[in-house]
Amino acid sequence: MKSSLTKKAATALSPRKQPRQERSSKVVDRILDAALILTREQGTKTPTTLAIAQRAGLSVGSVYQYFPNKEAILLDLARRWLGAFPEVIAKRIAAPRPTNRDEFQQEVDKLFVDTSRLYLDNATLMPVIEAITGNPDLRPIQNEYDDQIIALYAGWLQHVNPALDDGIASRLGVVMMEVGHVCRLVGLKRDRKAFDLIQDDVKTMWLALVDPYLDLN
Amino acid sequence: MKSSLTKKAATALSPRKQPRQERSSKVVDRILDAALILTREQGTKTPTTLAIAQRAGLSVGSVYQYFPNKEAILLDLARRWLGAFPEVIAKRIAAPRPTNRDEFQQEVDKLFVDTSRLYLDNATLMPVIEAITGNPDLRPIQNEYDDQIIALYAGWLQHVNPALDDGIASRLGVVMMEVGHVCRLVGLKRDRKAFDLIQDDVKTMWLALVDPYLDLN
DNA sequence: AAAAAATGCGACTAATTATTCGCGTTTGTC
DNA sequence: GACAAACGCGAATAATTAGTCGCATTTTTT
Repeated sequence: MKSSLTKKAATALSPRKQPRQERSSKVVDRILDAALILTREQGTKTPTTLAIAQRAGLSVGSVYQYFPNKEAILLDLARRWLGAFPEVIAKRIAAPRPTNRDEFQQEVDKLFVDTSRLYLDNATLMPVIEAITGNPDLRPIQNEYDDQIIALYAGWLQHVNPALDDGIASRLGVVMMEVGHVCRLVGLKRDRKAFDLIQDDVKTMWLALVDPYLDLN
Repeated sequence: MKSSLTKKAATALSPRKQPRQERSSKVVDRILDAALILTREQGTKTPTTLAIAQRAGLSVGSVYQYFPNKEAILLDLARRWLGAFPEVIAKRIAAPRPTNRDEFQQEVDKLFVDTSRLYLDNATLMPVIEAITGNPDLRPIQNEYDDQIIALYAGWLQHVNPALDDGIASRLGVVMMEVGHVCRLVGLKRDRKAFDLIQDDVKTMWLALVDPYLDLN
C-alpha cells in the first residue's frame, strides 16, 4: 500500500521529458531556482506555475515541457533534502558501537552535530519543506520520508543499545525527529547565534530523552 | 504594526451579523460542527464553503449570513483553543513561587499536566489547528497567539526564577512551546497509551531543558 | 543547406471555488 | 392576521490558476 502510493506518485511526478539539449538543462535549473526563490519569498504559499515561469523568464508552456505538474517542481527541490537526511543517519549507524557512557554521549553528539549541519547546509531549502508540509497533495510523500527517518533514528538507537525494545526505539525515534526538526526550523529563522543556542537545547533534550534507555550494564 | 494586523483581521473576520432568532443560532452551530467534522475528515485540507454548507444541511448563502468568509469559520473554531491556552499558563503563574528544588519540579509537573490536559480535552480541535498552521491566510493570526503563549511560558520561567534573563526566558519559552506542541500533536494521533508515553518524554525533556537555568542558590 | 528533432511560446480551455444578490419563506410583533 | 424583520436559498458572478495545444523558432542531423 505504501509502495503503490510511491509508484503512483513517481508516475505522476516524474519529469515529462528529459532535456536533450544543453539549453533545456539550463531551463530546468532556471525553473527550479525560480520556484525556490518564490517559495522563500512567499512563505508557506506555494507559487503558481505562471509566477514560476515569469520569474524564470519563461512561458508556462516551457515549464510543462519538463515537469508534469506544479507539485513535481517543488518535490524536485524537496528531494535534495529528503534524500540527504537518511544518508546522514545511516552513516552514524555504520560507526562502531559505543561501549561505555562516555562513548555513548559522544555518539549522540555526533548524530546531533551531523543532523544539525544538514539543516544549516540546506537552510535555503527549508521554506520548500515547510510549504510541502502544508500542502495536502505533497504531504503524503513527505510522510513516507518521515517514516523512513523515524525508522533510521530507531535503528540508530538499537545500534547503540541492541537490547532496546522495538516499540520504545520507534517512539523515541519519532520524538527525536519531531523535536529536532521543529527546533532546527525555529532556529534557522533566527540568527546564527540563536540557532546555536537552540541547538544546545536540542542536545540537552535528546540526551535526557534517550539516557534512561541507555542501560549499559 | 501587530495591532493593525489584529484589527484588520478582526474587521474582516468578525461575524457579519448576530443571530437574532433561535433557529439561526442553531444554524451557526451546525456550520461550525460541519466545518469541524470536514476538517477532521480531510486532514489538513480546509473544506470548501459549499462542502460546509451541504454538510450542515444548508445553502452557501446561509453560511455567509453569519460568517464574512471561509476563514472566519475555521478561526471561530480555533479561537476556542487559542483562547484557552494562555489561561492555563496564566493560572500557573499565579501560583506561589517554589522555594526549593522539589517544589520547582512539582511546578514544572503542574504546568506540564495542565497543558497536557488541555490537548486531551481539545483533541477534536487539533485538525483545525493544523489546518490553520498550513493556511497562508490564517497563519499570521495563529502566530500572534503563539507569540502570546511564548511570552507566557517565558513569564512562567521568570516567575519560577525571577533572576532569569529575558532573552534566555524567551528562548526557552519558544522551545517549550514548540516541543510541547509537536509532541502532543503526534501523541494525539496515536492511542491513549502512546500519548501518555510521549507525554512522559516531554516532561523529561522540559525538565532537562529548564534545569540548568533553575539556579536556586 | 535542407530536413528533422527539440525547444519555446502564450492564448485558450477547463475546473475549482469564494462570494453576492434578489427573491421566496418563516418568525416575531402589534 | 397583517406587517416587518430576519432568515434561508441557490443560481449567477468573478477570480484564480493548472494544464493544453498548435504554431514559431532554434538546434541538430544528414
